[in-house]
Amino acid sequence: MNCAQRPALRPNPLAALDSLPKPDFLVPMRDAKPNKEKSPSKAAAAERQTGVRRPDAARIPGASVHTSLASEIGLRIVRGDYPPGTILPNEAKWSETFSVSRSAVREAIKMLMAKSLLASRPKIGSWVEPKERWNLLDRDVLAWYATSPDREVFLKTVQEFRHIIEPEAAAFAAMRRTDEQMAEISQACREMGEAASLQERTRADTRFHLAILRASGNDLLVPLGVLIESAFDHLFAFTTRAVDDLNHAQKLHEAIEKNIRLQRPDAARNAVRKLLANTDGVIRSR
Amino acid sequence: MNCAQRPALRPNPLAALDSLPKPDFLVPMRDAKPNKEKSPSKAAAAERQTGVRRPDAARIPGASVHTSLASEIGLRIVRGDYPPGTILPNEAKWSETFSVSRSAVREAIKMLMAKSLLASRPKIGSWVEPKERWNLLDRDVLAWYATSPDREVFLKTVQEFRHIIEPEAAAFAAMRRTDEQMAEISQACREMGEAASLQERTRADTRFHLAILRASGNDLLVPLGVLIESAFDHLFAFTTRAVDDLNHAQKLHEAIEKNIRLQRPDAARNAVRKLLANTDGVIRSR
DNA sequence: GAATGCCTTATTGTCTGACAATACACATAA
DNA sequence: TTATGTGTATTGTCAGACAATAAGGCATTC
Repeated sequence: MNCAQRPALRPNPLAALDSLPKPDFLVPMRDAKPNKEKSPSKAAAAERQTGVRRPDAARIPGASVHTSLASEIGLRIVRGDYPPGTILPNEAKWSETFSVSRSAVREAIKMLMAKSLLASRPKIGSWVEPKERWNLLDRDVLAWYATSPDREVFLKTVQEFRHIIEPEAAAFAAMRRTDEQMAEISQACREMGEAASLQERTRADTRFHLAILRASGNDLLVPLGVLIESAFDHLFAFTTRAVDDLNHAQKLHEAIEKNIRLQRPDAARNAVRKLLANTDGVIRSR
Repeated sequence: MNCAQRPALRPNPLAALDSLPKPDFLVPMRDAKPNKEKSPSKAAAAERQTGVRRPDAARIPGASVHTSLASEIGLRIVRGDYPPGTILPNEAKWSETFSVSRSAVREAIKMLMAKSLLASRPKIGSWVEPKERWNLLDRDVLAWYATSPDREVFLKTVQEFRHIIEPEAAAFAAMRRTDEQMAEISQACREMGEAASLQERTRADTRFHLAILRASGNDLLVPLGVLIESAFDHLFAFTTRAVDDLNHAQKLHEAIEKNIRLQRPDAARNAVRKLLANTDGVIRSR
C-alpha cells in the first residue's frame, strides 16, 4: 500500500475553465435545441451525414476526455440549452456525437450528477435537475454560470453576496483569528502594496480576502472563497490603473488588516463595508 | 431524439446518507478469501487489521454501486481517515476491497473529484485535496461532515452561518419578491401553523425558509438552502413540544411573513434576527 | 560529483463489448 | 374501466485490454 503523505502541490488541472474563446475545433453539433422529431435512427443518420468529418470533441488541451466532456455538457446545461426537466441525449448518443467511449461519457455525467446538475434512471435517461438544486457555489458551475448571462448582472449578484458575508467574516476574524492567520492576512496586504504588476496585485488581493474567510473560524465560510476568486477574475477588466485610486484602495485594505489585528470586530466590519462600497463605485463608474 | 420535457419529480435517491450502521448483508465476495497472500505490502496487512473483518462494500440498499461507494469513500475522507495530501489506495485496490468492478470505482471517484475532495494523476494515484478546497456546501459533503464531529459544534457553525445570511435574505425578499414567491412563503407559514405532527411542521418550516431564500432575488443565496435543511435535520431532536413555545415560534414566523408581504426590509431583517435568537435559545437551553 | 537522458514500472485514462436491472408504454385480459 | 403481463429502451455493472503519463532508478556524459 502506498498511503504515504504527499504534498499534493499540483493545482487541479481542471482550473482553466474560463476558456471562453472555445477552441474552434469542436463538434459541428447542431442538435442544440431539444425539440426534434421522434425518430432516433433517422436523426442519427442525418447527423452522421452532416459532416462528421471532424469527429473530435471540444477537447480542452491539457485535460482528460471526461473532464472536457463534463465542461462541455455542464456549460450547455447552465447556459440553458437543456432547460430543467429536459431529458438529455442518451449515453450512446453523446458517445457518438463526440467520438468517445461510453465510459468517458459516463464519467463526465457522474461528475455533473455530483454537482446536482443531472440525475438519471435506467430506462428513463438523464435529465436536468431543477435549477434550485444546482450547486451554483461549486467552482466549475460558477465558472459556467459566469459565462452565460452578461457579465454585468453576474458581477452585480456576486458583489451583493460579498456585501452579505465579507463584513461579518471580517468581524469574526477580528475575534477569532490565530496569529498564523493574522500573519497570512498581513502578508497578503503588504504584498498588495508592493506588487509590481496589476495582475500580481490582484492575486495578492484575492489572497487577502480568502485569508480573512479562513480566519473567521467558521468552516462554512471558506468554500465561499470561490465567489471571491470569481469576482476578482471578472473584476480584473474593471480595475483601475490610476495611481490615486490604487493608493486609496490600499488604504482601505490596510484599515481592515489593522482592525483585525487589533481585534476590533465592529471596526473591521465597517472597514470591509467601506472597501466594498469603493469597489461598487468602481464598477458603477465604468 | 427524446428530449421531451419531464417533470423530474423524483428526489435524488442519494438522500439516505446517514447509513452509519452498515447493512450486514453484502456482496458475497466471489471465490476469493479476503487474504490472498498475493503481494500487497505490510501496510495492506495493517489495514486488514484495523478492524474490518469483512472487506465488502457498504451497499446502501436502494442506491447504485457507484453512489454507495462514493458515499463510503467520501465519508471516510471527510471523517479524516485519509488526511489531505494522503494518496488513496489505487482503483484496483478499491475494486478488490469492495468486490466491485473498476468502472464502478472510477465513477465513484469521479463524483468525489467533482466535489473537490480528490484529484488524481496517472502514475501517482488519487490524493485527498486540501480541506479548504472541499466543497462543504455541497449537500453530500455537508451530510458526511455533519456526522463526524459532535453535533453540537456542527450545529453551532450552521446557526452562526444562518445569522449571517438569513436576515439579509429576508430584507432582499421584502424588496424584490414576486407575488408568486410571496404566495409560497405565506402558504408555508400557514401550513406551519396548521401542521398536525411535529415532523410535518418542521417540513413546512424548512419550506418557509427556503422560499425566502428563493425570493431574495439573488441566485447565489439559493444553494445555501442545503444548510438550512441540514440545520433542521439536526435541530429536530431539539425542537420543543411545549405548546407555548410553539405558539411563540409561530408568531415570530408570522412577523417575518408579514414584513416581507408589506415590503419592509428593515423590519423583515429584524424579525428574522428575533427568530434566530429564539432558536439559539432553544439550542442553548437543552 | 553533478547534470542529463534513457528505461522500467505503477497508476490512471480510455476503449470495447457484453449482460443485468429498471420501469415506461402498450397490448391483453378480467 | 382496471388490472396484469410483455416488450423494449436506457442506465447500471462487469471484464479485459491497451494507451498515456510521470516517478524513480540507472547509466552516461560533462
